[in-house]
Amino acid sequence: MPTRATELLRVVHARPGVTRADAARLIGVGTGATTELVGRLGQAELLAEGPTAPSGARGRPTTALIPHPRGPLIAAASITHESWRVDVVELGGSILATAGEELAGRAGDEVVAALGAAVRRLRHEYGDRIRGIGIAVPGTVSRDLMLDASNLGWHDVDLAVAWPRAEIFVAGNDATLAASAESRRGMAVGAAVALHLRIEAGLGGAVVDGGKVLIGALGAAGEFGHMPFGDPAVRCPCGAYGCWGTAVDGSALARLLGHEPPRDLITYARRIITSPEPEPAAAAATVATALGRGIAGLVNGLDADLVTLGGLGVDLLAAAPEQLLTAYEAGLMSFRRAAPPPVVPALLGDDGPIAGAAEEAWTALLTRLV
Amino acid sequence: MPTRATELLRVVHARPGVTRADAARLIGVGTGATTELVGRLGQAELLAEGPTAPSGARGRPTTALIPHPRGPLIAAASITHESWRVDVVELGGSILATAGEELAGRAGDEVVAALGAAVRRLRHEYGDRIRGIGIAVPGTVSRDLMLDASNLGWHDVDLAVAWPRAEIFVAGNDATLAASAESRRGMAVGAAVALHLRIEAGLGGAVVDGGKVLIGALGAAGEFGHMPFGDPAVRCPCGAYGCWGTAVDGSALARLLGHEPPRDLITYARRIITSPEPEPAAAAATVATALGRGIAGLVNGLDADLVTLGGLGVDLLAAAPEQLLTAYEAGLMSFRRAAPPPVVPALLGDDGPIAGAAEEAWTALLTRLV
DNA sequence: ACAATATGCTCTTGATCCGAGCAAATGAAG
DNA sequence: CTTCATTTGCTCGGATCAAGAGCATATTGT
Repeated sequence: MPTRATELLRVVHARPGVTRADAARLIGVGTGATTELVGRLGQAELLAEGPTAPSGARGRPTTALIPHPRGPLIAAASITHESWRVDVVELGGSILATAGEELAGRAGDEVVAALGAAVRRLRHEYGDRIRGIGIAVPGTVSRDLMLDASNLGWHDVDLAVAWPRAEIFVAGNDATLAASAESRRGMAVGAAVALHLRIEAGLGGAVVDGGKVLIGALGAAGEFGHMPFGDPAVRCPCGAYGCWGTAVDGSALARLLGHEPPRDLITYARRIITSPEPEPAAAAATVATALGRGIAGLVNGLDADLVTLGGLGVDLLAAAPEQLLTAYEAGLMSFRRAAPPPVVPALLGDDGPIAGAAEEAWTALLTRLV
Repeated sequence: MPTRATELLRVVHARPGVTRADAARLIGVGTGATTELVGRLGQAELLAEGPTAPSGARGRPTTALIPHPRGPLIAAASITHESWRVDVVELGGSILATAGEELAGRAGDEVVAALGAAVRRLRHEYGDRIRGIGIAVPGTVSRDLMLDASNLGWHDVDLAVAWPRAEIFVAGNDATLAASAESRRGMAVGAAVALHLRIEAGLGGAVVDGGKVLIGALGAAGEFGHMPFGDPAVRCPCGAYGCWGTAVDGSALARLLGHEPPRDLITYARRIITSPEPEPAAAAATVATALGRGIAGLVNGLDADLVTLGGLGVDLLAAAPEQLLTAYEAGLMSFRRAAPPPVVPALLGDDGPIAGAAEEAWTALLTRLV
């Protein structure tokens, strides 16, 4: 078991503003130990106590546990296909400051350098309070923090430049981190096994089991787009045939409509999916069916109890809910059909990846604060 | 963090006979704390010290930590499609006694009753040393310990009868438990993410992430046979279409060869797979290809670094290794092809499920022994 | 016999946490 | 306004656990 102090910090992070008495009950300590704990964490400038709204019940009023005004902070960053952003996040997930700009077609190294400059400015402003950084990227990150984002044409981009020798440096795929955020502050709070799927240029996702994101042996788990749920005759850029991704992303829509694959697959796909014309709508319906069928297969195999959709998945669900859900239920094992795990849009939307970066970095930091 | 005593017991369970000095280094305590720990656990009749083979190196010789001769035990049971068995297992995994017999076509309730009688006899012999039971079954187990094994025609069989009101009662699917055993005492020791696949009457398996088996929201994870990697025209008994299981189990062989589906699919399939005739061999090769392709999809999605095969998967790998591995590598994402995660037979073979039952029950027990 | 090396034991110190008893702050009832 | 019930917070004594220093023990090598 982690120490009580860490447990208390985790509770306050998960539920900022929790009352002191509630927190004590949640971690199962008496009032004596609570006094000692809160005092110690207050001395360490980690927690502070604030007023509570009157509860109306009898009894001595309690206080709310909130982040200390001089407490530690985390820098959370996100790079998408069109912009980058850095937030300064305190215990509990509130954002104190933010910076960012459009990519404007710049190379990966330049973007990371610009992001690093923003981090330096924020560190100058907040000093040593900023203890680490988490970064969400639209690609894969190796153990030594080299980024590959084939969609952006970036290869071997050194993320460490954003904050060299940071004590805490967490980087991950945007879909993976969005899944993490969704499981802690989104729709998947309380789900035993949550599956998050995110369609952007490709199809990615992650499984969260008991609050822990499955990261894979190489940090490359969640590449569900490369499971062979699709047409075995279609070759995927990854080299394999029949990849699910080729049946649900923008390239599938272009193929169905006889279009040339456009440069910006995401914008193109969103336009097609939301188009009122019958031909694009039919293509979107076909793709929604392929998505539903694959989701069912994943739910069968992984026994998820909730599926959240991000990116274009949200648009597909909105545009062709019937086709998607019919294919989904038809693909479930019969014993699951009585109560199919819900398939819903992710609550955090486009903020999922950066929120997940903040969560993972905070999780890493919380194990070090005593 | 668990208490040091629990950590020490876990180390000794994972590596029985580990030297006292090595164990201390593994859990990171000094010699002083070790003296106190080993003394306390010896007093509690959990650990004993034995002689070590001379190391040849200088220095004061150390002792080996072994299970106490009057220490706690676990009953581990397994029900297969043809027999049942109970073992008495001590800390570290050694088997002290065993009992079992053929099913001989008996009903589920009778089999569980016979198993329960064997457990009672063993408890009479070993007394309160036997602290709990783990059972591996060829089917699904609900939270209230009701077993469904459609292959045996068993439904709503009450497993609790095997040991009513046992303090520790762990039951699970044979493939899931075999995966657990394989990750702790088999080929998958040290694997970050191990995928175990087991073909018997159907195709099941499990993922072990960092030593923890993914159990799913309903305890039904690992039903990879119902992911739609197969022919979308083939209907699965589960109600969906294109299930992978229908492309790799005995029914696939029967369909390819134009046979009536036989009653005992496992024996039938093993005969076909090992047949020297060209027609059965071609069918086996087709099935091996479908197996390899699906494994690649799972490795892509889950980022496993090792795949172990059990049941008929071992026979398929032996009969058509080239077809299986070619399809496997062709289905991998290109960046994985430089070093494809190995696909190997499980080390524990048919003992995997019962060994896994012992492991899971011991894991549950270790958290209670202080 | 003596040095070098590795390991085990004792004792002190400190951190953490629990629980009993008492104090404080509120709402409800008169 | 007073008193009681209720809930929460604080102080203090005691128990448990673990780290580390210093010394003791058991072996190999010279």
